[in-house]
Amino acid sequence: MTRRPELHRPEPPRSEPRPGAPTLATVAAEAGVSRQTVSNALNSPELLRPETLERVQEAIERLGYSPNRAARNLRTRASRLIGLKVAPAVEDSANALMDRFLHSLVESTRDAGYHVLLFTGSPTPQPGPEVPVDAPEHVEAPDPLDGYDELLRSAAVDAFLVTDTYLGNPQAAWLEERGVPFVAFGRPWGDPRARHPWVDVDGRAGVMLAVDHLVERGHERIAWVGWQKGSYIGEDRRSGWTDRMHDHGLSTSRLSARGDDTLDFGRRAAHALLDSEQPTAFVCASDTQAMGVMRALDERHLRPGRGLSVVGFDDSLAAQVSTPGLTSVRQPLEQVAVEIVTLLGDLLAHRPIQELGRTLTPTLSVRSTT
Amino acid sequence: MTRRPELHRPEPPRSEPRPGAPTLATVAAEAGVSRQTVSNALNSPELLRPETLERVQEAIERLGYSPNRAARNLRTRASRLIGLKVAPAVEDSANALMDRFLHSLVESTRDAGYHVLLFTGSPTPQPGPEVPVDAPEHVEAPDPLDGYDELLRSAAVDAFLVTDTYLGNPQAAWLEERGVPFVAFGRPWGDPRARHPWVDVDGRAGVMLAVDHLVERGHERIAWVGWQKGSYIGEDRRSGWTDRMHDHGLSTSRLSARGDDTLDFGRRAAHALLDSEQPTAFVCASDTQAMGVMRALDERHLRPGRGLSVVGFDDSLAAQVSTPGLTSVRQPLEQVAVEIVTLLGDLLAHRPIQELGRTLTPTLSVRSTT
DNA sequence: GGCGCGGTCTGGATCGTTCAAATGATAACC
DNA sequence: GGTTATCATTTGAACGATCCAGACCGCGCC
Repeated sequence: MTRRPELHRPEPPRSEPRPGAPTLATVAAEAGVSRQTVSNALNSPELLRPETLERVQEAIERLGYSPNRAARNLRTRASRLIGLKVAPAVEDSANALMDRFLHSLVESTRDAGYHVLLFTGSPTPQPGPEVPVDAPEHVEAPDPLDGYDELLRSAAVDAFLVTDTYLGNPQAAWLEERGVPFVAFGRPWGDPRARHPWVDVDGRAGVMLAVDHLVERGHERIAWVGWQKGSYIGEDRRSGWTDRMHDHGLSTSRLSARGDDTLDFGRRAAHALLDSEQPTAFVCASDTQAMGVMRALDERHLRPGRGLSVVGFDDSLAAQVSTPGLTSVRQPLEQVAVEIVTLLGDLLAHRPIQELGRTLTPTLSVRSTT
Repeated sequence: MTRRPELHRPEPPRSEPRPGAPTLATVAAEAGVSRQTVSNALNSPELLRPETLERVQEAIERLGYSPNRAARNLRTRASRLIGLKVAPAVEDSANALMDRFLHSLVESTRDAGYHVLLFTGSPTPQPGPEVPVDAPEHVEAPDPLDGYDELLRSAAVDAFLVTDTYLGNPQAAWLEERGVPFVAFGRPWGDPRARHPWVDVDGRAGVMLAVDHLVERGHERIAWVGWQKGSYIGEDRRSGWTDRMHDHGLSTSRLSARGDDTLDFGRRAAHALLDSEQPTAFVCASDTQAMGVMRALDERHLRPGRGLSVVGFDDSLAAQVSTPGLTSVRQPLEQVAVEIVTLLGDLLAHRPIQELGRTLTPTLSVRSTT
């Protein structure tokens, strides 16, 4: 706009290295200030005189400058990356939470100036020439902590998001022990001493919603199809069923089935329950099991709906598109992501965290099966 | 196990800066060599004398050293990160490819010494103090290229993986124009001049599999339920139907319906086709539409199976767990991921790429609906 | 006039790694 | 024996950002 054609480099004074992305020094020269001033313009603009700031910003825009991440990371000892371990995709299950959660998470992290780095366990051969170092320990059972250590020591990420905290998560304790910053999606179930931040969804309350919904529709013999004992999450969800049933003065006796989180178990459990106890409704610990119940009903030529109801858990895509549509407990994953990123921000800025854990309440997506 | 208690650092020789992760220099001192030698031990071990190498490796292990990523990135001008833009999760559709693909991708990249960085479009406020710079251009329509530029200029990623190449993908052309290294999942449909590497799945062949399968079971009136004209992918898949039908000497006349990729369109299309043309089988461009067809059948109290068949596309979890199980065309996503990473590797190593595009053949997951 | 002061801005050092070139040691050759 | 080649290792200088200490400026006050 306003001309300042003083230095238009009619010829390169020193042979510039190809197109070479602009650096702080380039911008500084262009704006006629020092490197540090450009740096301040980006990181602490309130330190600059307005007119200087404008001049620098113009130069930045003109050159299309973005600060080099590696250099910044090196100097500040922060990568602005959050590590997330992706678990193997499970087939033949409805459990596709990841999609929905991931997008929310990436959005939330972006707003906080972070990015998500995905990694996975199993042998991580050092990048570099393939020297098959005969490392016997790599042959052992898959270590749930695998991958975390390396990323942390190399300062590749600032913090982790730990999602698979079921089963008394060993890695939470391990990470905490090492002072690794991380937030867990899932309560530190078995560990009252845990001092790390976490976000979780109140599965118990979700199941209670389901029970209330069914009672409203006149059901009294409401069965539970859930996971084996030993799963904290499973027991938590189940407690929503038992407690709420009792609240309503209903019996839970002989109405509970526990087994694997598979379609087939749901199917067999439904058959068994129908044979012996004639329940009129099923509440399940997962959509996968619920789909199994649906299959059993189908095999008996029974139609889920008002008279015979099924409720799942997770509001998976399968629940949404199957026929009939499956009523299901929906986790507020978008909100979970926001909370997690908030906690991560506090953690990394060393801000004090008031409440270590936050529990969010799910909702019920009502469809044709109830 | 074997004891090596020689240096138990009884007191810090020089005031060490807190725990302070070990650096090259630390390891060098420990092993009694120079920094560069340690670096070589990691990156070009063949340069070292075996005994020196072993000594250095021991020191590395003893100190638990991992090279600092930021420093390495800065020096080598490479981040060993692949950028992947995540699209908004779509609800009420069966399209949950991402889960399965993502895991394979992360595994493949790990084996190649890379990681996946997720990002998303929309306003990316500069990380740093919240100065609400009134940037009017941020208010405009969502730019599909948004995010790429910034990550590239800041050298945050080495290359991109572009997945949403349907609809004549503008960003592929844009990235190519700027010389950005990237690989596309999806052919450069409308652009014969495209010179970037890509991997794709032969949807046409997949649909042909479906048609063959149905013809084998005695079907002759096989209908198509697909997407609107204008979608390259949609037309490609549809061509598998028309061509294969004709190969079998079957008519396609009036047996085709096109519309949105929604459950409801599939449902309405099925009703309309059943009213007028009495098809005995449906081949669909997606599982979402197929689930719609299933719903229509259910509404007419028709049962999919041998006599009346439905085939979907994507082999989503919904197809797997719904009742009855939906026969569906399955994309070899694991293989896609491997090919993509191979291409990315070649690209980044500036190795010549023989064939720019690779097309993989899907399979058919047969279930109860056929 | 000298001093202190807060607000701006600058120059040098630094983060931890790899690159390029130099060094020392050892063997090979005529 | 001296020159050359080869190997193993070291040394110094980058990469591009931020941190730190200090310089400069104009101003008000004693």
